[in-house]
Amino acid sequence: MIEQKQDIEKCDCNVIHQDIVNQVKTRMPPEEQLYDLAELFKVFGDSTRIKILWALFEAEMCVCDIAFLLSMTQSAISHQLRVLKQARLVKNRKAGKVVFYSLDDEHVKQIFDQGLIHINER
Amino acid sequence: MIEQKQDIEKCDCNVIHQDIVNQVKTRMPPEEQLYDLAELFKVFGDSTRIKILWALFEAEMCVCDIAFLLSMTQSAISHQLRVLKQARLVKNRKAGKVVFYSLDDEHVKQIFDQGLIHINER
DNA sequence: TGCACATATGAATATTTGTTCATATGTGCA
DNA sequence: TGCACATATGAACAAATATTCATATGTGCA
Repeated sequence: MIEQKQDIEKCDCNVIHQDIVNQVKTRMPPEEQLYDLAELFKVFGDSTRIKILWALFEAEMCVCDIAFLLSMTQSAISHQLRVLKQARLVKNRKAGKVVFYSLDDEHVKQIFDQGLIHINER
Repeated sequence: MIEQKQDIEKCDCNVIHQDIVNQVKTRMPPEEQLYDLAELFKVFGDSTRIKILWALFEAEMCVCDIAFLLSMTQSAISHQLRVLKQARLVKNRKAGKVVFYSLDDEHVKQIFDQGLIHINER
């Protein structure tokens, strides 16, 4: 068998437990999936967006309402709604001039609740 | 009753549905809690940290092992482990020169699984 | 048709943040 | 004691990102 000594560019230290590393490596999900997961949480990682989502737990709202509720600019809210929509977390419905936004995913609340459990521990 | 016209600095538009806004406002969790929630998700919002956490689902590992597994610098991993530790997501155990890191929260896996459900939909 | 209003969007700016590099700390061992 | 190795840390830099400002788009209504 050919020696498995890979030439690593980045890791500037010796591998201590090759067996564990190999075992873990086989169990890791594909790179792309972990990347997507990080991208999803990145969307949750902003308090403005968290507030918007939480508001939408309660009721469908238009951009203006959300801006007023959060004391923020209509433009800022609009930008963030775009991010949320791209992540398929909210959807919208047009009614004349007004655009109503609502949740597009039932898991969000569960994810938030799990997060709160962590925060409120201890 | 005194007119409830608040002078708003930020919201540069009219409130369309005052009643809904008021109702939602009463249901919103305290500002601080939503902020903390965003901070937690911010920690999850980086693929390096996601990978580290996922690796630790499988086994306790030392810094060097993780760096090798992810083909990254020991320093980069160490910095990220600090972030994870501050968020109380990992804990560590010293064994001589080596420092072993492991998960410090059982909810993380559930949060990740919920996230994957969202990603894999459609 | 033209005005008022709701929303979207692009550029610019300021802030945050991940990685690198250099180096410090701390432990085991010869 | 002194060297080798594992880890931590601080400063610097580059990249990502949230908000603002100006303006565009689109709809209803007088």
